[in-house]
Amino acid sequence: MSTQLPIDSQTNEMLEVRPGKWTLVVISELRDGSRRFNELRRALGGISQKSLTTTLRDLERDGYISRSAFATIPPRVDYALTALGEELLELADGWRRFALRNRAHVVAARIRFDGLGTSVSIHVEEE
Amino acid sequence: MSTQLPIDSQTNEMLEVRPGKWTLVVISELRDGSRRFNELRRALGGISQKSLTTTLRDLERDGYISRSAFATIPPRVDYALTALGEELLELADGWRRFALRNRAHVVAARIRFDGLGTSVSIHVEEE
DNA sequence: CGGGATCCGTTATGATACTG
DNA sequence: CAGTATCATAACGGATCCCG
Repeated sequence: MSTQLPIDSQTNEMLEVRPGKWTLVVISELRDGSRRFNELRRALGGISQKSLTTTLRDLERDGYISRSAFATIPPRVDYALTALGEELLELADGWRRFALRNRAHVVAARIRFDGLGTSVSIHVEEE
Repeated sequence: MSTQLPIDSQTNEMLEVRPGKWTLVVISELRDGSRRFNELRRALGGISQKSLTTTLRDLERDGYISRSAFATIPPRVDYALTALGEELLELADGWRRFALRNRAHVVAARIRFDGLGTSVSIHVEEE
C-alpha cells in the first residue's frame, strides 16, 4: 500500500469527519471534565438548545461523549468525554492551533482575493 | 497549563475550520501535485462541477491552493497546494488516520446506541 | 432542568443547460 | 476544457411551545 489513502467519501460519511457547526466547540468545552446541559449552553454562547441537544446526541451516538442522567429533582445530566472523545479533542486542538497560527495569513489572502474581483479578467499565464 | 483556548465560533468562521463536504477530499486529492479541473472531477467521483468550482474557489480565496490558468486551446487550469495548503493536508491526514483507526469503534458505538430503545428513562418511542 | 416536537428561514449541494 | 447561470431540493440551525 503506497500511502495512497486520500480521504474518501466513505470515511467522510462513516465517521462524521465533517462535523456540524458546534461539534468541535462542544468537544473543546468538555476538555476540563464533565459539564451539565445548561452549563454547556451558557458557555457556548449562541447555541440554541435544539442544536446543543442534537450535537450532544450525535456525539454520544458515535461514542465520543458519555451521558449520565440522574433522576433527581431537578433532573441533572452530565456529559463527559470518553477515551475516544479525548482523541477527538486532540484533533480539535491541532485544528485550533493551526487556525490561530494562520489566522492573519488567511484573512490577508481572503482580502487580497476579494480585491481582485473588480478589475476585469483573472490573471493569465502563458506556457 | 490552563489551556483556556477552546475553539470559538470566531476561529470557526474565520478559517473555515468547518470545511464543506468536499474540502478535505479535494485537498487530499492534490497531495501528489497539481491537477486539472476535470481530473479532479473524475477522481472525486460524485462531485458536481458546481460544487467543485465553489470548493476550489473557496480554497483559493483562503490561500490553500493556487490556480494557474493557461490561455491555450483548449483552455487549461491547474490547481495545486500552497505551503499553507500542505499544512492543511497534514491536518486532513491526521483526521483520516483517526478515522481509519476508529472506524470500527464508532460504527459499533452507533449500532449499540441505535439498538437501545429501552434504556434508563428514555423510553417514549411507542405510542 | 433537560430535551422532544414543530415550524420555518438560510445555506449547502446537486442536476441541467449553456458559454468563452 | 473549464467554467457560469438557473432551478430544485435537502440538510442545517434557530425560535417557540410543551412535557416529565
